[in-house]
Amino acid sequence: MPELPEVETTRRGVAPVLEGGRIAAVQVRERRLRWPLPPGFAAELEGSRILTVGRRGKYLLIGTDAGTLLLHLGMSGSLRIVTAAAAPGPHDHVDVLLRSGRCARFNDPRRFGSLHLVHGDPLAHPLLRALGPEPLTSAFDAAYLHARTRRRRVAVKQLLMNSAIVVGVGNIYASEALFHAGVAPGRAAGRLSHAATARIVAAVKRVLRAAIRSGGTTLRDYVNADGDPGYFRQKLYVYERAGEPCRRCGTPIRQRRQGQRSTYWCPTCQR
DNA sequence: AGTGCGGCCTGTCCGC
DNA sequence: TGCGGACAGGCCGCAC
Repeated sequence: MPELPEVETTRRGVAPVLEGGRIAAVQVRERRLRWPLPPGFAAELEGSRILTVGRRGKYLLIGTDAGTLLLHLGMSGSLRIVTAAAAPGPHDHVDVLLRSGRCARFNDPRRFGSLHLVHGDPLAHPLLRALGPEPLTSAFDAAYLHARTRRRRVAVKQLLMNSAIVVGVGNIYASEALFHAGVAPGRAAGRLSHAATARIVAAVKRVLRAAIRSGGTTLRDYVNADGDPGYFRQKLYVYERAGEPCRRCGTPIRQRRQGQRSTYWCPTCQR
């Protein structure tokens, strides 16, 4: 996905348009998302007022007086603000049309994204209930990460991508954060020193904040609410740089498969 | 309980 | 030019 910086960038872009708006209609062109949209999904939302646009991990939480719309962008999704009259293109699966004439348009080529309408406390929903802390809060600190890594044999990079440990960190930012922390991605989580976990926590926060400032990373599909790409790709140190010189020491960046995902690291800067 | 893997989709790229 | 296979930002659900 869209990892946390891309979702947060989207949230910031759509919130000023959606908050306070009244939903005139919801148009569903493709129900077969990660979880099929149930019949009546659109009708339940029509006529309701949007109150808030929040985020939990990589989920957008669009709070309305008819319930909370949970939106996940999956691997390839985006949520754009367009005018209601704008002609839909390929993979424009769902439109939320406002009485103002604006429209929030969900596009997702791979359809790994999802939408749920949740009644009651959205944080109690099964998809959100077991999520770990937000990385940009004080709940994610060295003591926490060190405690959660004990007796874990899994590689630290896979642990960082586990949303029960910390939310919002995907394949790009896990690799980038470990570079900045100076920790090799294959290190067993349970053997990390307290100092190493402290460096990892600081690096995760730093990388995510910097990526948000750049509007996220666009590899191919991701665009923000205005349809613009993110610019953090230029600031990546290791991701998708296999064979290219490390920007710090010049050693060629290495790549390998780890848990069926590509991992990138500098064998000199990361131990 | 922790770990590893299959599967969900479309699109692109690479080698033959 | 066509075709098969690998791969791509995620993550649930299952077997062990």
